[in-house]
Amino acid sequence: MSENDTGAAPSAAPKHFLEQWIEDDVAAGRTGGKVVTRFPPEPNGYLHIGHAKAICLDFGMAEKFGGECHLRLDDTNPTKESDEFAENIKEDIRWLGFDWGEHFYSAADYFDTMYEIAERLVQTGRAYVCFLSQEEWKKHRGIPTEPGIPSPWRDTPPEENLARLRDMKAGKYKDGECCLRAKIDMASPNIHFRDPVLYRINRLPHYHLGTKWCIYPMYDFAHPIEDALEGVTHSMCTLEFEVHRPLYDWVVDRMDEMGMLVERGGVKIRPHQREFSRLGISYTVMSKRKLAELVEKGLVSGWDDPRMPTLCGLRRRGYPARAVRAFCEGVGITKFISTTDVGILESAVRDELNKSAPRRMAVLDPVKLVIENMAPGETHECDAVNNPEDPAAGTRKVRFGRELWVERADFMKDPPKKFHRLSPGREVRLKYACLFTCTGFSEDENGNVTEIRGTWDPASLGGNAPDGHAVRGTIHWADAATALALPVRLYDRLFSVENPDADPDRDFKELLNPESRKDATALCEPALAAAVPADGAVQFERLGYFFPDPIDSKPGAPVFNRTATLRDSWAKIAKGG
RNA sequence: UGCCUCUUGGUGUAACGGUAGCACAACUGACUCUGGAUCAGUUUGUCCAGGUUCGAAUCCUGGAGAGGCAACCA
Repeated sequence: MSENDTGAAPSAAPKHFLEQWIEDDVAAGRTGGKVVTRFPPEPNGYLHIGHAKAICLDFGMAEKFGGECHLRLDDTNPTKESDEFAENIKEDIRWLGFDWGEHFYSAADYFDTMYEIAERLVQTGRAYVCFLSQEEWKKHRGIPTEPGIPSPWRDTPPEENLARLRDMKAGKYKDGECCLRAKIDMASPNIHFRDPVLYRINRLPHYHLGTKWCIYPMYDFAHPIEDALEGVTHSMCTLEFEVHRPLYDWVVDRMDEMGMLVERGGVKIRPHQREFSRLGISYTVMSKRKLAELVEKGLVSGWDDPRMPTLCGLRRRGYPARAVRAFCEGVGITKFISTTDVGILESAVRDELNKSAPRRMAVLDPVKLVIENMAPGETHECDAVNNPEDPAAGTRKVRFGRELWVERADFMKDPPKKFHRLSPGREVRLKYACLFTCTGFSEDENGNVTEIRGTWDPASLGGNAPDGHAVRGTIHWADAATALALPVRLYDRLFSVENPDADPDRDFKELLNPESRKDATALCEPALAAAVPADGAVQFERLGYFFPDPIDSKPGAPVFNRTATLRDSWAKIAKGG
């Protein structure tokens, strides 16, 4: 799926600092002829749009430099990992349009090697088994401003450590009774150098390896080993791992000493880590914990609720994968902490859907319109354009008769001058059908309009004014005799404030937008019965983009999710006065 | 009162010592059988103070502000 098919010179696009970094390494011959990146999710949750940014970066850089990107499940902690998460992760990445080819790996693939490295570190006096409790260790470790105190187990002879490590592996100790620590520097200003844990005991079964192991490597130990073993050249992650980098390099150094770095093209491949800023988007939250809380408390319908920033949620909402990718390209890669306006995402979605979505007519808040100079039972057909942005999409026939449904908001009893829609004495165009002049209306005792009356100009069938005079307003409609009532879900932003994380003392759940989902029934032109998820979102003319819900739709009976509204400049005029 | 990182319009970013540009948003106008789309145009910015330089968003010094690090999570 090439993005550079426009003929534009690739060198013209500005390079972000990571692309520059890779380019320099390639030029210096450090990659052995192949750039290798990796996307390493832990299968303990669903991917969200923040992950999409990383996926686009990891796969995108590999593609740009003609290399490969490995999908590697970082399953080093059996506590919350499962195949369900693993499968969803794969599906989401494929949906985005990326392909890892043969390069699917799992941290668990390397457990034997990792253990072997651990034993060698013990044998060379670079690691020891520590029996300090977590509370005791917390005191020993110290705080960033003060050096730590060495563990009493720090100088245990290697042979004893080796025996204890083997006992750990053999299950002779209880969970948490001891751990394997690297012996580095208890006085380092970098906490991660103060004898970090390499292995801990955990008897929960691993989702793939079952009870084969009762000890599991920590991320800081496992990640550089995985990268090195796979010949990864460029390991990109988010900013919070920046302080872990010296430890990453320490592990790679040890592997180098052990002669374990892979060679490619006569070059020893040393993986390097660099960090970039994670994606933040306004009016939503991105933390796995908070998203999980929304799901668990039933505040959304699930991980794939169309209001969720998860990839499965966006997909169910009707966001095209291309739009998500275009958005990720657009936000760029930097080290600044930032929050991207959700409007930019929505803009990417509209931009994509405007080009691709077929147009249909549906009325969300209906009021009856009667064409008084048309006989009951009289019907006409008109040609409707399927997509003005794509002539190849052709036209379709739409039927109409004496009674139609039109949008309540398209009528005003006493309108301001700039209102170009229905009101007594005014003429509008009924899209694709004819010109219509409003002559009167009825209302109930509360002043709610119940019926709009008027006359049509039969000579304008097809929408053209016979004398060529200009008609300012065009409104959409549905034929009352044939309209289909279909359920729609009107989605809006999940939170009512820009930054739900802003105040740590305020429960973010109180900031949910109570209007983020409104259910309604749309009166639709009959063609809409055939809408299916595989065809993507359709545009309800003048209203927005709507996508058949993949779960709740039945054949011939779609349930529509509103993906995005159309820009509405009348709303701005009306609001501004 | 430790270490590391960052600071460019409202928001996200570009400019690698040489005209501060782009996208989104906003605002004008044109066009339009979607008050959509499209097209043209406008408004808004280098955190502060010094220094180096013919010339600084960029280099140096100091300050201010923001974020990260003290899980046997990743």
